[in-house]
Amino acid sequence: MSQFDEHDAFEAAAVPPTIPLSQRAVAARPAPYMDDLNPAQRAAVEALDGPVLMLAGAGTGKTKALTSRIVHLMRMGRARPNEILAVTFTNKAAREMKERVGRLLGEAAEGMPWMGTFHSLSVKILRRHAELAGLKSNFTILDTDDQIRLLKQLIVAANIDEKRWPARMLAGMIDGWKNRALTPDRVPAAEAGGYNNRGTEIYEQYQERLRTLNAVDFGDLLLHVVTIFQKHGDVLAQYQRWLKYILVDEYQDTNICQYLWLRLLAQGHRNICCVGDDDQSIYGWRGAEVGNILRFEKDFPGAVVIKLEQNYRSTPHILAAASGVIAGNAGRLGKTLWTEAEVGEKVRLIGHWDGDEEARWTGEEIEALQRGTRGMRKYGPEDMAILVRASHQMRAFEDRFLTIGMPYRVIGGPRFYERQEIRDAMAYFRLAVSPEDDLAFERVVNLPKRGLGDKAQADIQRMARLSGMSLLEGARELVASGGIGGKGAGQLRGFVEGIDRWHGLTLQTVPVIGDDDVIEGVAAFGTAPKTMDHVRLAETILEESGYTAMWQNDKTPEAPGRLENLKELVKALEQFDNLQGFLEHVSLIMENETEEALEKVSIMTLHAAKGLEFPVVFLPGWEDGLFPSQRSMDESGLKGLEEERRLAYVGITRAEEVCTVSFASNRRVYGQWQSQLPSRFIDELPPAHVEVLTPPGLYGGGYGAAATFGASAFDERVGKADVYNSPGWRRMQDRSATRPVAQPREARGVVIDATAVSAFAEGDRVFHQKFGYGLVIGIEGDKLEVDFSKAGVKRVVAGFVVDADAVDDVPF
DNA sequence: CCTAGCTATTTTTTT
DNA sequence: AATAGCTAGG
Repeated sequence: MSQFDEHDAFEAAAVPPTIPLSQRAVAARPAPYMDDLNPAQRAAVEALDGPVLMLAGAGTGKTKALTSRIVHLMRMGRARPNEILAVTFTNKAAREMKERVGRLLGEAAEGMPWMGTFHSLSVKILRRHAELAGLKSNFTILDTDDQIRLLKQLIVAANIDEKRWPARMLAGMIDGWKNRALTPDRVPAAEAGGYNNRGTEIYEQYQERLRTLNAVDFGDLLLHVVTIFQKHGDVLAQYQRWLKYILVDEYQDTNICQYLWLRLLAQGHRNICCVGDDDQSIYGWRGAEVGNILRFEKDFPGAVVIKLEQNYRSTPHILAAASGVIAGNAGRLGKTLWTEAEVGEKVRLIGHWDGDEEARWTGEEIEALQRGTRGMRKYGPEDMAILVRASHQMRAFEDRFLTIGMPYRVIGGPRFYERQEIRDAMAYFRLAVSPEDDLAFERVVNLPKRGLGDKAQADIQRMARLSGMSLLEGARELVASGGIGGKGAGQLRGFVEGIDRWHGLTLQTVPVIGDDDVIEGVAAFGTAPKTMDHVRLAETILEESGYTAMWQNDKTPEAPGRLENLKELVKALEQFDNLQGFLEHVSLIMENETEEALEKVSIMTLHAAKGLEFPVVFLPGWEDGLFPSQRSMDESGLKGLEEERRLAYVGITRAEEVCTVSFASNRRVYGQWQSQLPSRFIDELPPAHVEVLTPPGLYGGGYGAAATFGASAFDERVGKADVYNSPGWRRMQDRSATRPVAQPREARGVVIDATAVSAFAEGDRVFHQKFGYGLVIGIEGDKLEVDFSKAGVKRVVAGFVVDADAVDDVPF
């Protein structure tokens, strides 16, 4: 239908397409980028028109198919680079796509302005039509900190107990609403409870406040665009005309708002290709809707579904184990991964006494794999990764790796731009660029301490509100009118003058010029430079404000690191033309440059591991309550459990050659020791593809320690008769029986007898696995106070200690 | 206004 | 166990 008219119209208007429309059939001779595609990938690349769903299982080469498709679109003359919309979730994915398209084209993928993340593309659109959302096009993008501070103010102003109804929580709710494209007037009444039934009211006030601040939060970026598209058909039509082909990566992670965003744009040409894997949807907790991908064929009638099922990553055992686990989920689109790879190792399963023991064993196993003493090839540290469910699990591994000197890197964790000192510095920059940025003003008026406490700040607020000015103007007024006394007055005057001066300098900064010395020279004469490059300006701001000095005078151990980070921040500025450009960039790029992978074992969460692969993968902590996470199951029931199961699937499919699942019988949870049960996902691992390893230190009886599994806790949580009837447990026993003592090759350590709780008295000489020999100097319940000869006085659980005399009987 | 000490809290994470 | 955020006292 009209779809084809549009094409013809384009062909006529286009800058000469590489291949004229009339010769398309002839042109279908093999193109180099098609050569190494398998039939399914090729089908996905060639199905150019209409809606296409590319169901791409883990490791099936979806990025290759996606990038080849983009190149194919251009080579076939279907679209110019600027007529293709390619959306990803992360900047990293966008960058990779750009690179790979460029490589296939044999030139830089310049001129693909519509390749980016949902958020960066939305900013681009929103800047252009800001007035339709009641904003100016230079709106600022708030970070989470600002968002929460703003909400806190509103909650307090509404006379709501901020403790019972924390701002954080409301921020989460508002985020959730925005993910579902719900403006305040559309929030269902059923969800409007809480906050004394004023949740939506405050949401509305918040939106109002954002508008007056000329600011948006992350959720707004998308929601405003969707609202504009819905209300202004002409604007939408323009983009629909423009963007002939739409490609979406990780479609299973889209939320409702993103879905609407895409659907509105796709209604024009109806050429939308979504790539995803329903089995890898692991972001439901932040609004992603698996339903979007499950519903695709309904949403886009006539859709072609292409499954990519040949896996190029993992061995058959690993794939079979992953398939076995994911089969437990209902309502899947269903894929069967297959591979031509060698059979390889089975998935290895091992239980440990506790988390520390698990970390200890893992460390030794990594060393063994490095040496190649496991009957496999040798692996470097960079080939191996530990994937945990929750970040607190990382610590045990870090501790252990530090003591054995195993190099590691942690992926994820606090991001550079989220650090306090970086945000503070950014607030100063924001203030210099736009002095009316009240949130930035609030953040740093009293940082470093300027003697401007709650009272002074309240006065500034009142003054500003009185005459409808920004806080800076309010402060200026307050100083002028003498409304502020003593020491604070001079400080505030200085602060205001500083901002004025810096702002003046931003207006006349010059681009960085190659020869730094010229500027240095100017500064050295003691006369304030008339012009200044923005890097120098940033330094000046941090100096003059006293912010740098604040950290220099700080004696806490983290102060030097913070100064280091500030230096890095200033250095990062060099790559931008001005402060404005930098601020824009930072608000959208919240990611960390991850440390070099060289010669290091990677530690990260399962979420962070999506999209990555490693020859050797360790999956520790497979215990009910930890993984699957209790909280996830409590909050989202079966849906939550299924998402956890997909997480398990993601974890296993990260492994190329060796995958090791482990669990511990005891684990410290919030400082309390708890008995743990093997994860139900362990029961779901198909036995034929699993090999059970026996941990060193637990001889013969194997899992004797499991006698201490809390049967009652088990009853409560899972509702089964007792521990020994747990299928996972029974199977463990069976398997250990058929395969006794699998790997004591490098057995080390001590048989730990957990029943020996009361077996100690003050004055006993004991041995501890980690701390060595010591003398019992106190007993409190099941805990002992022990003076270790090497480690000093420690409190340890009695079960972790053996009579020193018994140690000699234990083989090392 | 500042800081020491207390209490409540504790997943996963991108933009 | 560790930490963040808050209250009370200086």
